[in-house]
Amino acid sequence: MLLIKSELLELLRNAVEQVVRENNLPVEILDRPLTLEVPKMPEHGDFATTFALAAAKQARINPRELAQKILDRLPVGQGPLKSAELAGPGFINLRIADASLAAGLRRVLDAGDDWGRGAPVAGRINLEFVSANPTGPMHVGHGRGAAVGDALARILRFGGREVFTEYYVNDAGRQVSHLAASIWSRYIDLCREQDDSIEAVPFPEDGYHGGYVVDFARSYLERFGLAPARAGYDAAAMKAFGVELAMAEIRTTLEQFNVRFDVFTSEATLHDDGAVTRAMDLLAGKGLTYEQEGALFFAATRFGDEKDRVMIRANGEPTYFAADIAYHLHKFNRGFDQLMDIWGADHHGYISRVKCALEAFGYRQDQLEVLLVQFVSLVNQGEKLAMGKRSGNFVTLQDLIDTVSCDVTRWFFLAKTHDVAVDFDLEVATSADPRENPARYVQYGHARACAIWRRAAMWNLTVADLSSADFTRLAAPEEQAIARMLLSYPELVADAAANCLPHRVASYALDLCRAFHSYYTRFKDDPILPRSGQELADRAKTIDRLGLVEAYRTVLRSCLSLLGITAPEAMTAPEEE
RNA sequence: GGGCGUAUAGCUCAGUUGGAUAGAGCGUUGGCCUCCGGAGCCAAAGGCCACAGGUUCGAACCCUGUUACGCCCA
Repeated sequence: MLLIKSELLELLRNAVEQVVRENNLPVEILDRPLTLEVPKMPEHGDFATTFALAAAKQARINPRELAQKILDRLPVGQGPLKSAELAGPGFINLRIADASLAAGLRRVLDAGDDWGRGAPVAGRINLEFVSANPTGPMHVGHGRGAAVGDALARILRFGGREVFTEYYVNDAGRQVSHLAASIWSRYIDLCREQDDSIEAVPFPEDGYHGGYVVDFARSYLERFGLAPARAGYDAAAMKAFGVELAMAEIRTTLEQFNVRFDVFTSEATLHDDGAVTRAMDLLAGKGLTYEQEGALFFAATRFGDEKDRVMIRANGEPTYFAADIAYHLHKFNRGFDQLMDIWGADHHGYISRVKCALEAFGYRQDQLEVLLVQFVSLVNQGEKLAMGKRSGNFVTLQDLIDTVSCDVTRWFFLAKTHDVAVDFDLEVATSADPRENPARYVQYGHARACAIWRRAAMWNLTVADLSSADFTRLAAPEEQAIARMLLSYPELVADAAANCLPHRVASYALDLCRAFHSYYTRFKDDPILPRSGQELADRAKTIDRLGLVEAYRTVLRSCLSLLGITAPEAMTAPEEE
């Protein structure tokens, strides 16, 4: 469609230029953007332009008259343009030639899995997401960030951009200290079951109450025995142990969630390498820091932030903020032109201070783009499940994957805009029935296309036979509608990538499946393949239609792959009531 | 009190960057299987696009207020 669209735009531009010249219209009209859109209603053609409406005032001609002049200069009936007509207050509706549609389908088949892939775009993007604290299992909110980030990385790459994905491990701050102290207390409890001469350690006030902490303590006991309990608390060693176990669990879950990172960066390493100190020195060298009441501040207000920000507390402890800006500087130093972060919506207040710091370092604020992902609540039988991490009462991402499956979980996180809060309905998600569960419906769309191919083998038809397809026999409106959707796929990908909106791909996939299922069912009296045992009535037509099925299957598979969801060749039947 | 986000059918949500008569799914009602797995499809009903102004040929979309909800900061 991209090619056809640009051809049409070229014809339009020529026509407009002629009209301007012949009627002595202001040349500024040529500076106006000339765009084509797809009308909502098929009667309005394949494409429409509102150029005449927009330019009428400048031209001092009423819109319909201007549109008519442009129409008169369009080469209707030649090349890709089948027809053009004036409509409403000044729309120009265009219809593309059947031959263009046919040529488009041929291009889809030739391109295969590369259909929709964008041309390489210069610049390296660093995409950081999840970055859940290594203090326990990931919860469902992290899962949404993981799904959105991973899908976005896939979409950006497919759209032609170079993307590097990164997980920032907060292994240096207070939170891991609290985790370590919590494990220690639980560990001592376990030791005292064997040796009650060991002195009890009270559970820390800010400790983590989750059951996994006891599991961690048990692992510690198994690995080191009672010796550490008698030697006394070694905070550094316990922190390292806790982070190791937590991250091992997180990595396993991410793997099962089909989420891949190019690198995990440790906050502690940034401190140890001196990167944090260097970043603060850099700001100090520019005169952008000052001391007050024993704390070191960054003068963020000079760059538009609402207040200055503490980098080192009065007790000498650096803040998360200090490490965060050092980390973002570190990313630029590694050669990235554009940084993208995906954060939970509760961190929005953090955006401006980080951007201000980057500007202080000499970068533009828009070189960091932050996507905020809204919250997820789980709903079961109409009731919301309460969650709180400290209380230990929360559903983990791992639980969700285990009960709902990776595919369905990803679908539910990706089918909605990232900036809208989502109610995750467990009843719908656990259903294997495509009629109830949209994720399964889309997967079934792919399985059905595969089923058609399996059946085609009965007439010795294979994908190889598609070389003779010329698509001239796809006359039904339903077939042409599907073809047009398939041809617009590259634009959809470009749009989703440019606007960082993975859910566009999900919406598109759902629409495409609906169009196909509808076509399939409506044509049961004139099926793609005849009944078992019967001869092919019209081999060429069957091959054209199989070509459409194959193009559909290719695009749908591509969508699912961008979403990180498997494209099954067959479904397991849901149990009938 | 300040900031960010959201508000569209009974429910859950789309809406291609400002276009023509507002779009799906679920639910409701009524239909369609000697089928290519009906694991699907068709049709009907259902709307003051939160409210009030503004911008212009034209607004669910942009601007200014107001209200409600969620979340951050104080």
